[in-house]
Amino acid sequence: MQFKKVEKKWREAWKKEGVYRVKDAVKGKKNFYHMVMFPYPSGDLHIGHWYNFAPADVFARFKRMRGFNVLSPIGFDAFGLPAENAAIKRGIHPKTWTYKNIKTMTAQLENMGTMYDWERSVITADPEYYKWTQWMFLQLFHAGLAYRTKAKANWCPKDRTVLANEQVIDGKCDRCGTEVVQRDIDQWLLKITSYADRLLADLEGLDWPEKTKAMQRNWIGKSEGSLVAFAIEGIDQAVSKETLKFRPYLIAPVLSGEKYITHRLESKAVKVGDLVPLINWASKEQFGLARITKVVKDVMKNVSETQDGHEKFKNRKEFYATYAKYYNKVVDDDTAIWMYHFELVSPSIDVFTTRVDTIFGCTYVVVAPEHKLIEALKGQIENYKEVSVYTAKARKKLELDRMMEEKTKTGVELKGIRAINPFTGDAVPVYVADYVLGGYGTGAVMAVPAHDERDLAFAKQFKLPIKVSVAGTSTELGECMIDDGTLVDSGSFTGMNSVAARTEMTKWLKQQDSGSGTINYKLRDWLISRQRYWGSPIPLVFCEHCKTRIESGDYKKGEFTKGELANPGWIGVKEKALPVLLPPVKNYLPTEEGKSPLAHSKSFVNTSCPHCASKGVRETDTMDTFMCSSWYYLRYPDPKNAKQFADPKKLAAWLPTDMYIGGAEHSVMHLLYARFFTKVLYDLKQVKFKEPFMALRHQGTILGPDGQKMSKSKGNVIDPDDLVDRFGADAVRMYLCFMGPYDQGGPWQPGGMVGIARFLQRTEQLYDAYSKGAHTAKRSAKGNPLKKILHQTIKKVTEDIAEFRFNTAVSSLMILLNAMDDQREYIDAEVLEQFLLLLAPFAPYFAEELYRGLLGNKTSIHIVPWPKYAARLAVENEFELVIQVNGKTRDTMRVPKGTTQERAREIALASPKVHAVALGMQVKKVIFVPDRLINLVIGI
RNA sequence: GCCCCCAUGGCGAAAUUGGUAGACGCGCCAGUUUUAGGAACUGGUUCCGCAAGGAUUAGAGGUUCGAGUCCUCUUGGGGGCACCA
Repeated sequence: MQFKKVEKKWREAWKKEGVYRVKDAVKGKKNFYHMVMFPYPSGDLHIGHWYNFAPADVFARFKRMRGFNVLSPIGFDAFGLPAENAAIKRGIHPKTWTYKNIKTMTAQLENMGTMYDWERSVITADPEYYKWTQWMFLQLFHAGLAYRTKAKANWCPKDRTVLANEQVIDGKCDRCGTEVVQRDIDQWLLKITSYADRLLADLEGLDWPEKTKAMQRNWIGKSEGSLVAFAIEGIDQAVSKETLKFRPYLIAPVLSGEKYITHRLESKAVKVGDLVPLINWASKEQFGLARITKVVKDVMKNVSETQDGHEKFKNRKEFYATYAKYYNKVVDDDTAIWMYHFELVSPSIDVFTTRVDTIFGCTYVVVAPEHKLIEALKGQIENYKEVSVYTAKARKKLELDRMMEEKTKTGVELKGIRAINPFTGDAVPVYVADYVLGGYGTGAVMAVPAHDERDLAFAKQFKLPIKVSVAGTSTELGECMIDDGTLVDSGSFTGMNSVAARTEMTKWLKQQDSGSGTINYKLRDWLISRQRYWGSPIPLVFCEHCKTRIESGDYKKGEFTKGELANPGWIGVKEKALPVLLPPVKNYLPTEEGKSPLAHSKSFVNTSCPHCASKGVRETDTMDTFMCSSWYYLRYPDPKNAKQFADPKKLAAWLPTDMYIGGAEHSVMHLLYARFFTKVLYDLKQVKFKEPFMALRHQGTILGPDGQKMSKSKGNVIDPDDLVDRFGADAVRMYLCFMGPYDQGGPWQPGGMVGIARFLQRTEQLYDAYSKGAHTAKRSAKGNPLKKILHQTIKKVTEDIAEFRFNTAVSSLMILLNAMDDQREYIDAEVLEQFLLLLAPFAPYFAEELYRGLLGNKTSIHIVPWPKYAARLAVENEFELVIQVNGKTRDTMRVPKGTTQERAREIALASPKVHAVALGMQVKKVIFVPDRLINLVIGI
């Protein structure tokens, strides 16, 4: 067969006939939304793309033939670093490079024989698309889910530029080899952490690989424990203890990650004893600070909380009165919403622990180098200089270095500061050490060297005492006993087991007002700022005038959105003004201050405030490309809509997606972000479903023939175009299906393709011969023996494709072909047509050529319904009875189905092979599995 | 270090889910055919053995009438997380 010609012929015919055009509704058909993860336009389609798309297309075609109205779209994840690098290297616009690649890959995807509806394609770099990415960002921003904070970025001091993680190789800049440093830059983050619980809980109902779910769970990293406040010794206990019955503190709001609060605190130079405003009820939620809850309850008995974290007041007057009493300022409705007050009495070190049962063994406390307490207690720390040298060094450290030094623990004691264990009343030393992570829990831990390996390593190095508080298998000093056990030497809790002790001790803490039960997550907020050119601009404008008004409280209710109030001065671009277009620039490198290349464009930066029209400057960072891919599945149903991201009716017709196929490398980030987006949109009533991808399947990774990951430098890359030239697109599709289990991947077998090529060739010869009238169907007395195997094959292929077992589906097609070849005289029109139908999803061009070209059908095979198998015909009426003696197979015999145990026994005993081993023995027991086997248990 | 997964001929793999291990394909061997072939076709192909037969699913043990499949340990490979308190 002339592949090239045949493929071209049908591709054009399909296009002309609109065979793959998808309507939003077809009478009598259910919609099925089948998606593959869209590719990054890197240049050429590689074999990995084929492995993703070809079997996925087989599944989509199968579903379509099964009577579903299938939407199987494709697009391009077109923003990203490679385009920018190419642009910098060759001096062309990233857009030129990207769109050229898209053109090439589109042609390749079409050649593949896929049934994508190209009229629904999306490209994330199109302004018509990123307009809605920006719109999505604004939804999050206005809902108060975005905030700005200093976050670390990789900085190359020589190139004076921000580097993406993938541009940092072994801690060095990939361009010049200079050591990369961490630099704090103001960046935007999204509060994905406030969705941690729902992201975790909703995994339950999804038809996803267990492994992927486990990875998401692990990433979210929920752990239950207790929050314990260690009061700091030697800090003046302020008078106000009676005034307000709580011990509030500075640390909580500062830690909350609320830029606004940080700002307030800094500008007001808060001292111990000061009143400190806490901006947002969510901070309490986020950190589970039981005592803040209590405070707020005490001070504002009139405040009730709504489910989503917004507040309402039952009785405003009372609230204002309470407020005025403590803050000496009259407030109105708008300000009141925001202002809760805390009196700073005595700061404490709050630690998070999952093992509060070991607290009697706590011999010191450690805080992370980033911990705000160090700065706050500057005056009290005797060796502050030494400490600041250490923290500065630790903060500069790259993640990589932290890993390398794994075993050796470093740290410095905070001299002059001691923390009081609320259970024992003992004061223990406080250290700063980088083995405690600033971003997890409270950034401080109670160290129990007897029951925690890391604490033990540190204690040994710094010669700190080790105190056993839980008895278990190994309780020797110097050995670590991390298991649960019975508490010893633990005051009134002695004798309890760990599990009970944790509950009781947490209860006690709550009574004492120095702790509570709490839940922590490893998940961190999502940093979306990129100091890069080729991405969607963040649609915000900074306005000094609005900032002043918000901070002074001089604005009307409803004038600013929740997000604008939380980020004073940052104003969202109005929907009408979207998209904020990427400006043309000459230099694609970030600026010396670490701003994105967009900052080079004065006409872009300088603008007017969307709110008050006074002078404003635009945010110049662009968005993480994960933002673009977090919602693209919502766009395919309505890709050209200029008024909405999609018509709600069209969304309802297709979403959520029924099947999503892509690489396991996206198990965490992309899938988690997309789920987060969906949940936010659900809360904002933009969509009616809570999960975007109901079913998920991964394809495996194809390695080079040498078993190594394919890469140009290793020279082990398999070019699909070469294979297509030699064997045709159908053979490549089919071989990829046949290779092995879809989710497994593995090394490429050169030469493996030949088998499929032969199969197709033999099929063609057979059909060719038939069309020339070489065979006439005849019937034997028993009927047509091919019918049975045909119907068995229909059953098998149907079940296999549904379960993504493409390899066994192909093998059963081969078996059928072999049977047809062996019994040519029984081939009839039914066998010929149905075999082709089964083949059609795998080899769309080939099947069409035989169906239309050779068998003379007028319409496409791809609109013919999938064959149904007749159970009656697929059933065998005989089976091979396995005759075992003592569990060992000795003989087999073909017998009719339904053979009774008695009859089977007779047959077995009549077998000479059974006689040979059973001579002189007695049958003690008979195991009989109907229609399968008989096992004689014999002995003397 | 922790968590998860995997291990079957020379190779990719299959196995009705506890019931004939090795389907299907590659490769290899023999033969047929061809001007030639790195083409096509036919037959064979887990290992040992001329055979009868025996052994065999990384290794060792266990449960069972019966284990590739379930349990325990060991070894080897892959993936994820990485000081998560």
